[in-house]
Amino acid sequence: MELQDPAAGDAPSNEYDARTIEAQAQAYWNETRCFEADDAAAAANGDGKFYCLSMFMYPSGQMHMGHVRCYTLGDVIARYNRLKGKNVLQPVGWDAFGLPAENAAIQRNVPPAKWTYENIDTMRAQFKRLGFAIDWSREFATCDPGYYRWEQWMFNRLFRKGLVERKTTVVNWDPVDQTVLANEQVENGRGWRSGALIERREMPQWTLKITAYADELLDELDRMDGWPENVRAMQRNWIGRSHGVEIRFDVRGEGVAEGEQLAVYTTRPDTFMGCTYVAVAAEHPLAQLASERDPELAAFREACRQVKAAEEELATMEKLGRATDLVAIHPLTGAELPVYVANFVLMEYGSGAVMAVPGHDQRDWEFARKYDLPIVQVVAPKDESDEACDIDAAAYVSKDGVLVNSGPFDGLAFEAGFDAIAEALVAKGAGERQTNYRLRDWGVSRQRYWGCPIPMILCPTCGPVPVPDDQLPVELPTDVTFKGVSSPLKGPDFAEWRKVCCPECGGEAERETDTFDTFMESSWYYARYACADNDEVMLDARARHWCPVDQYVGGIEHAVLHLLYSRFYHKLLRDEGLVVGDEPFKRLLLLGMVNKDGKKMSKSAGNVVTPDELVDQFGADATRTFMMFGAPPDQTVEWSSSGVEGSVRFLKRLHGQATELMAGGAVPALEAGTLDEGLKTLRRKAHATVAKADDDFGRRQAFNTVVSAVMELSNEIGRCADDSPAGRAVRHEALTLATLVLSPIAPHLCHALWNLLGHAGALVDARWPEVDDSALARESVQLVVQVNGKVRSRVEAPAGADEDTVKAIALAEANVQRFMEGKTVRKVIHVPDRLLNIVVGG
RNA sequence: GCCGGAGUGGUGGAACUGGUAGACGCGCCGGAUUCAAAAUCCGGUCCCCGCAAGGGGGUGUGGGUUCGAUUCCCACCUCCGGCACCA
Repeated sequence: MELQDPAAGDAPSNEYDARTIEAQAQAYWNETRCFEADDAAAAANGDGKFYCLSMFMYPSGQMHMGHVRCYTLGDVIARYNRLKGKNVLQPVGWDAFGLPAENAAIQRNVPPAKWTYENIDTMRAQFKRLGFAIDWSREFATCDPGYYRWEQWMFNRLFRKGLVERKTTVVNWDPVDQTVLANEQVENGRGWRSGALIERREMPQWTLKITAYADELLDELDRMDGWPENVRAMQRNWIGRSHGVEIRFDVRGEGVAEGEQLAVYTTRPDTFMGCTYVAVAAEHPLAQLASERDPELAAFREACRQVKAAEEELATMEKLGRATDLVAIHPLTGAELPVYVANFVLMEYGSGAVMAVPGHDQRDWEFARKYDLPIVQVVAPKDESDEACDIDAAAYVSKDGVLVNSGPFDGLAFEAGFDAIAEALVAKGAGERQTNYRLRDWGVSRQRYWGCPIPMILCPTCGPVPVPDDQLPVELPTDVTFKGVSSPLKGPDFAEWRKVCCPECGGEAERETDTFDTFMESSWYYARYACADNDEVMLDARARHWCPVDQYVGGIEHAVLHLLYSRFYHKLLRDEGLVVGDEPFKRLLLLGMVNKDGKKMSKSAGNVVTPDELVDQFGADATRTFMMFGAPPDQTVEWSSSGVEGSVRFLKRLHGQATELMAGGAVPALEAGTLDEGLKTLRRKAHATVAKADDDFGRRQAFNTVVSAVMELSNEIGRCADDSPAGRAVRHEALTLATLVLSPIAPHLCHALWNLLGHAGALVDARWPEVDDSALARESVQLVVQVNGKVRSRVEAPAGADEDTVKAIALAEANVQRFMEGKTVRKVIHVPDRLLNIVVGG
């Protein structure tokens, strides 16, 4: 199916011609700049503002259907809110730093900056064809120095506040992309971009103390009712707060200093009396100490260190350990417990050591079996009938039992046991209650070129020193040539660039050559749109007026990455007084994928449909309409070309109905009081459609049912053949309402229909229609009559009729009588205007 | 293993607060129009019995609550997504 090309054929001028209609509407929007948001109004009336944002795009060079879906959803919400009289801001920009630009540079010898800006131009052109209501005056790319300078400025403030640290830690190293990745960027042990198996390496890197905000980030989630539950659950999971006890053991053995202690973290202090050994990580200082006199242990530690395996493999790897000649003293019993070095203990979590209770932890149990360590049962099922507990077969991990073999703690249940043992440890000075998190500080150093330079100077005498604010931005040199995968900034061409004087001591120092993780840019871009033109400050009062984003739209893949970092960064900005409010995104809509032939659209699957070809073939409105109609926003939508053709047919029919009506000349005024039943029905449908669509757009965000509601209305209009003045007036009203309701979804056609129907001004300046309640009212309604819950008849009754009236009508029905024959009425349930259920028995 | 979500015609989905299951679209079948086709328009389309009126069954499975359950509760199955050596 092809739209007719007006240049190629002699299409009648009153046919629906998407190409012309869309070009005209877009020209109008561009010329009037009607989507440029009003800062002054946002400042004057905070309640009237509506900030609608779709996650910005990476300029890969090609827009894909995911972008179309995301931006169409955002645009529908933005346009609906404009109709509702809100002062709407909907900007776009480009998430422009990142690896693909470097890969292009390496493979094709194009400088990353040039590649990026050219891609932005290509994509902007594709993007504009879809007719989004965007304020283009605020557009920026994150690789603009005018943008990233503020990121550098903020970083330095955070450094001075102590929220930035340079730490040498075990990091995720991507051997293909030659860079460190954050935990959030490792998927199944592989780099999220390269797919390469991640190695563990020790490296100095810059980190942001997101853990300092862990509690706030977690607790706030409970109050964020504009966010989908699954995303909140994922973030809770990711932060992973647990409550437990830190227990300190005295340690004895050769070379152990007097008073030296070994700390472990446990969430099961209730089982502490069953602890039969302790295990430390290979990197733990005690492991180091013991290995100095034990070559085999030293070899074991070395083997652990050499493991470059992915975390996924670590989880399934054989649990190995080695005994040391050290002992730990159980603080409550005084027992001497052996200290093991074990490959499964993580130095990064807790204190890098664990107490082992093989009776009640499966991993400890397996380890104890393997190395022939004692297994003691300290928890027993509450009563015999409970689930079997055979400590010789497996650990008993249930928290439902009671303590046994635990001296003074015998008989206590989980919580009481937890508290009693925690208190006993505190009283002895051998422990404290502690909260732990799975969340780690955010490592932001990347060893790549195409990113925001980290504004730091490494001085051999003063250590790391921030580049003074008046020397910002540290501009990323763009005239570069790549020699291999490594950043040119680290190569000989930039030896001079790297050499600087230390701002503190004046001595010779080196610039940091790492760049920021690109999630740094995307963590605050939403706020910058409010004042993108300000080159004096990072954020001005306008950011306080426009933020938070009222509606954020994007992909589920960012559920923990971008959406957690932004929440964190927003709190950092808040604490600097740059924004107000605790959260950046009030309401969040995460969309499902776009599939074709049951598979995700991708180059490798060979099923890619490009937005350009769709707009050429079907028009922007039909593309947008099908995108909204195919499935609810959060579900996967199956792209179907016959489905889009259905949308074309629908738009064509609506256009035809309006054209035909207006061809009949001037439409008389509507006299609502004097309509016959048929016209009343059409009017009722029209106003019911407005009411339903209002709820669907605003509260439910069910845009698929908005489309079907307007389709139903159009079908109803088609059924009305009344060409009398009253008939034409009612159809005119119905078409006007259909146009308004559909306009957020198919804005070009509706722009044209608005004027075609004779309305003055432009549709973008129109307001959402008022529902005429009298149009919804009806004299009689159809009710369902059930006998014993089964539908036996449908009857007509006056609207609002009481039970007796409806009952009288229902009992007159032959089929109702048939099923009541010889039985007594036990009960009658009457749902006014809907249903009557007669319950009979006997 | 833990957490979150979903199972409805040939198909995408609708049924929002427990009240006519299958709206709307796609596909398919039949008809009109056409020399013919495309496009368009009209009618039909959950399954079974019946000429019909009507009846019976039906929302992953099994139970429960209720006058009434796709909707609420319990158990289970399947699928999707996330997390997972986290002590």
